[in-house]
Amino acid sequence: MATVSRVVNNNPNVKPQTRKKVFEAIERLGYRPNAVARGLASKKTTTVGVVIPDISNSIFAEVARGIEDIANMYHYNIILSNADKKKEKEIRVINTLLEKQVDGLLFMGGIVTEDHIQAFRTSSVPVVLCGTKDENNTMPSVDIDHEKAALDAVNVLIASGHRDIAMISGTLQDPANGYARYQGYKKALEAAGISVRDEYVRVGNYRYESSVDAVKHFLELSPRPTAIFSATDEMAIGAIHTIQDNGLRVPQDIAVISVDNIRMASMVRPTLTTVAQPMYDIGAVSMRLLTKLMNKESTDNMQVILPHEIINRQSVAQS
Amino acid sequence: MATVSRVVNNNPNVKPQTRKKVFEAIERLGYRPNAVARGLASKKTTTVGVVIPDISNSIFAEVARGIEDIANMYHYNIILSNADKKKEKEIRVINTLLEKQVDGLLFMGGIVTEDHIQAFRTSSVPVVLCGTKDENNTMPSVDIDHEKAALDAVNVLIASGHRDIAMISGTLQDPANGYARYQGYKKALEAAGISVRDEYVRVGNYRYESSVDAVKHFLELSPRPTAIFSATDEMAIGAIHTIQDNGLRVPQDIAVISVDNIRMASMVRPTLTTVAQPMYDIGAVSMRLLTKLMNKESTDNMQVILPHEIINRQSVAQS
DNA sequence: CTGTTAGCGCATTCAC
DNA sequence: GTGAATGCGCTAACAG
Repeated sequence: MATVSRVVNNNPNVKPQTRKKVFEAIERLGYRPNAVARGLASKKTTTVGVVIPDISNSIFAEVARGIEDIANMYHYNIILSNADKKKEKEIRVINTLLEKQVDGLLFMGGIVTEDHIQAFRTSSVPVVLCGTKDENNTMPSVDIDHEKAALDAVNVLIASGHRDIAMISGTLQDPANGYARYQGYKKALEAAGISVRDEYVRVGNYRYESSVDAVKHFLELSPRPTAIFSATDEMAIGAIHTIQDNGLRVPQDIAVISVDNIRMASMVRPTLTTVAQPMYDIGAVSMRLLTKLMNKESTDNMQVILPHEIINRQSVAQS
Repeated sequence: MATVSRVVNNNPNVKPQTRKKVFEAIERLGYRPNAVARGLASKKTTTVGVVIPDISNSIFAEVARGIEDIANMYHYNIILSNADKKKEKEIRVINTLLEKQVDGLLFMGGIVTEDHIQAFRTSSVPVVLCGTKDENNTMPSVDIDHEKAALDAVNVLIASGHRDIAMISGTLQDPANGYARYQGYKKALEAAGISVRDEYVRVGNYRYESSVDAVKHFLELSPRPTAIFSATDEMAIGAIHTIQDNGLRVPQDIAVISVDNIRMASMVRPTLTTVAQPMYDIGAVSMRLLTKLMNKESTDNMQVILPHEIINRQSVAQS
């Protein structure tokens, strides 16, 4: 019994002969170890919980793939739960995952409140925030610098001569995608001595459809913006099409830039100039960080900021 | 101890007073039931395993969302594992999931071989195939009729006057997306008295990039096809752009139709005419079927075929 | 190196 | 209705 356990767990204290005999018996009897019993006895489930806003959103799906690949590499499985950025559902999901005795938790979502942190604390397993972070930076997290990414994007526009630059923002309640990217936009303009005009900013919901109204609004303005910075690629693509559907050209009449670099960005015409967010890496690195935490390995850097990168394509004219 | 168990499990044989007292104690002590111990004792984990080719592929991600929503509704959690359509990895993943004592298994993948079925049989938990099926239809499954979907798509082309119809196929080794859709193409042509020409068929790998070469090949043919049927939307979008990049127009010079209806289909210009495959429903229905199987409820129909639907957009001229 | 023992935290008998 | 006892299948000391 114990010897079998040793063999199955690769414990070196077994004579090669007996090891072989055990393997044969396992084969012959079709024995399959019961991971639940093992989990109960060892207090390790080799399973991590992943709270995700929406797996059908390609951005999160890409992150999830990074998570799963690294999890798999370290022999963890992941329990995936959609929470739609609803705080109540997020808390509920966290508790369920904790009941299932996951060895660690990966949280991607919008806002990380005190209540979230409270829920995390009721358990002793490590938690890593993935593509987001908490206000006071008290928790381990992996993300990009959204503000800087937005600032860089707008600077691309400024560098190619634009001064009438509009923005399609995400909700300003969201500290990462929403507020931080808006701040980046503002700071870029201010640094260039361009005043920020309220009518040049419209709030969307990150999705394609939501940029249609924003662009229609911009087209009626005078002076009409010569460039649009969109907080997400999806809204940027919606913007490009709306501009085209109104008889104007991208980038000749209006340039468009955004942040994300989803697959679709290289599939539209014109292809979309954007600031790439390393989605896969955000997932992979946060899972890797979680494995370290679960192993109680020391880690120097608990708040990882991954680099972003400007991808020059066709929706902004090269200067 | 036993009473607490009854309360937590909603067993009616508890006096309301004691129930209340137990709940208070739970609250006060911050007691959290251990689902692993419960799983060991009850032989139920309220967890189902999901084998998926690639969660970062939007088609599968959409199916996964359907699965998770219904799973959540029935208080199941899902363990998600990518297997990249690699048979060896699929089998390995199935076994890991079974070790974790999942109550059921959802399998989406390419080919379901005897070895897969063998792996399923080593456990007694129910399995549902999701977006695929086995050759002999011996296993519960939920899918669309890929051949009919392809046939309907090609008939749209024929109905609008096309006779020189090329196809960008997926790999013919894949019985569902690949072979079945190719069969549909052939049958549609044959039914219309159009002969199938080998040089009108090119095999891609389902992805955007792979259709570029195919289209270039078609453009050099004489007679040049006036329409292209693509096995997937992604390849169709690649086709549209390649056609446009070569100075031709869609649909005026070459019409394009495909099967899937991914989000992107309505985001390209021209928007893509395609046969919609109900991704979300495939996931939802297969999860629902699995819950029935796990509860040993009787189910009339073990091989569900969901309807597909032609979505007329702009990449085929309306006749 | 290998076998024996005692839990892990629950659900599930079975008595009361 | 409620409490006490047993075991789910395994790991982790502990002897030998």
